[in-house]
Amino acid sequence: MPERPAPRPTPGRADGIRARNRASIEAELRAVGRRHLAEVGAAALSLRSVARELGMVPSALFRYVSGRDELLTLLIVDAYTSLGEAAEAAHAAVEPTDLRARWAAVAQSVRTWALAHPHEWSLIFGSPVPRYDAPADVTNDPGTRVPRLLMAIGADAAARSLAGPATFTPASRAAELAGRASEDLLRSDPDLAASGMTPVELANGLVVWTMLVGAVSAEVFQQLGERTISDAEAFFDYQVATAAAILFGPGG
Amino acid sequence: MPERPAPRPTPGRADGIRARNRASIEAELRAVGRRHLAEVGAAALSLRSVARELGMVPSALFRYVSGRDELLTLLIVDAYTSLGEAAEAAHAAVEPTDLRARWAAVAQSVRTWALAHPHEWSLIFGSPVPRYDAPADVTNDPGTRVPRLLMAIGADAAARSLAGPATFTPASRAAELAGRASEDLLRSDPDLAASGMTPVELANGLVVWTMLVGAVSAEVFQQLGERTISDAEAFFDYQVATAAAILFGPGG
DNA sequence: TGTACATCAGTGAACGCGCGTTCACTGATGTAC
DNA sequence: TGTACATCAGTGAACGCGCGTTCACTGATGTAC
Repeated sequence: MPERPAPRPTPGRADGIRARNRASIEAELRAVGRRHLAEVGAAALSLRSVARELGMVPSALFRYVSGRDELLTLLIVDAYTSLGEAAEAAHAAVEPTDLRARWAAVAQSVRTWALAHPHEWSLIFGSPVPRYDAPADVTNDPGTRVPRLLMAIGADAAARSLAGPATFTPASRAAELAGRASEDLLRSDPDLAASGMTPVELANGLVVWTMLVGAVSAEVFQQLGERTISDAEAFFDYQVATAAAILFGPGG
Repeated sequence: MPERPAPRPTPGRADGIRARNRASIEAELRAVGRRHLAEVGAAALSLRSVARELGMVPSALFRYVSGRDELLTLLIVDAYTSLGEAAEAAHAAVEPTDLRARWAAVAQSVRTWALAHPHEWSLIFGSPVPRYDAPADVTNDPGTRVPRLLMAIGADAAARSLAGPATFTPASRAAELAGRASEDLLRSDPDLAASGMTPVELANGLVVWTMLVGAVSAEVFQQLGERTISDAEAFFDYQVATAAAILFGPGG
């Protein structure tokens, strides 16, 4: 039997010319992939064009990546990570006791990141890429950094009794819906269960997260039409403040 | 100079075998396009595969459509129209004086339609299709049917003084942000200007529309992960009630 | 320090694929007289 | 009613394209002794 060449060797040492080259080419591969993604979008991203820009023959990429899908996965993880880092940095730069400021910082940083990286935003929050399934095990962790930030804010609010109630009445109905919605989440995430958040507070957190993604997507994808919103930033601020009222109550 | 065959003739009479055939094939073309869209998604929709299913040679489609882009436009308009009709029907089936019920009916019908037609939803509210620009003049009118419905509800609420105030304080800040955001909208849409809605009421309507699209997209695109929400319907109801509180105030 | 061998990066040619679009054509349908 | 001509629907072959992936290969880098 002929020996098939192992396409993706485990790099032996971490030093040496090869290891250094490999690391730098892997970095370049991600960078070029990211740039192409930004130019043509995920559906049109091709191994061949990336290889061209790297000055390589297409087949050479198979040394670094098992195929097109793995490149996409790489870029998705990078995008989530980059977004998560931006949000975490913004969040950390704000006085921890000021819950509203923490929420606003996260929201603003998400919008800013998305406007700066529209194709990466649409890769992770747009319609699914045709013929591609993101492997959940790789994607879940970096993909939940921002929502976990929101949940941390919510848990702090709950601990300090600053979380708002459901915004609608009767409270019994709100509690029942929130309970049904958040059952799984409480069961599967022990940290959340230990945080002392009520189902309503949890549901409010999820609502706000959905609002944030929806608001940013509406702007990035231009769903409202070109001439509907005169001042996109003001409208976003309005949405952020509305969401803050859901989380913490109306007080300014 | 050789006579180029005119690819897309103006049909002379509305009767006759030809006209009937043309109409029925045009209908079949849309139907097959819709089905393929639902199966493979917009980016992978191809003239050739549609032609195959129609039992025609690919070039024959150019009698009916000037190219792939026009087929996409056709399907986009169809999707908006179908969604708009569903929402309008649900809206019309509800007691007109019950503003909350009208809002809930519209929201529910949008969600139901989207879950039944995920690829059409993602065609009109997902990330833009690569290498395709929807012609705004054709798309705008059917694309605003649902938001216009919401605005009509908002206008009725304003007329009957049932619209809620901004959900956050101070009111001056809310008014200022809302004013900056809705300037263009009021200027460009005389009906809205005549409706007597305040900028805050208008902004609340836009917020709710964005929330609705965001909530439905989150569910259709599975952005929250598989195991986060135990009862998607309950969570949607929770969001609908939260949005109703934004539009009309908390009262149940 | 030198030599023989193993590992690895990248090449170049080729595979089969589906795509949108063009063009000259045939035969059926419609129309003018 | 019949005939000559114009219009139109659909065919079939071909164009050039870019894609992902495979495979046997060359030459450089690393390793064991």
